[in-house]
Amino acid sequence: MPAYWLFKSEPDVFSWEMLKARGRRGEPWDGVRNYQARNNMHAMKLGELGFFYHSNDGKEIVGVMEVSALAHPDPKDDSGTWECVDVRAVADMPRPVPLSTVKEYAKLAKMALVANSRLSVQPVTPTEWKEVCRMGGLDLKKLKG
DNA sequence: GCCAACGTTGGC
DNA sequence: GCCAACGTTGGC
Repeated sequence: MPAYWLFKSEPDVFSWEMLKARGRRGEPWDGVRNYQARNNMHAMKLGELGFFYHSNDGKEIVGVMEVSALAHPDPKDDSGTWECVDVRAVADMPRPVPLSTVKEYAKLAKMALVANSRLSVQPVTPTEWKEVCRMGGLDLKKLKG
């Protein structure tokens, strides 16, 4: 069963628009220096989907991306401790889903985005995935096709 | 800009 | 191995 994920980034540093500009080449999700986040990336499989969340500025889920390369050593890390996956943009959220909306919605109260807000790469349950896509007006069938 | 939450570090 | 001190994240 495929897993779902959520990646956070400050748009000032690396935005959804910047990822989209990379097209199918994608981009390494490097710079993560947290063990839990690293372990999450290590568990990702090719083609698994994740939300792109803009932290600080925007504070909303703006798009869906996919894992385009399995975890590999972080090119910006010399210690050999950290790794990253590559990701590429798949689809815009037709209506970006703000954190405030996620918080108001009981079904999503347990999302790591709310419950563990500092974790930068998070797992998302299938139920959460479906609900956020629905709220964002994203057609899941279109996504698969 | 403030501060709560959390992770890491280092002295003991 | 405990825990105080410190640094960082990220919402507000």
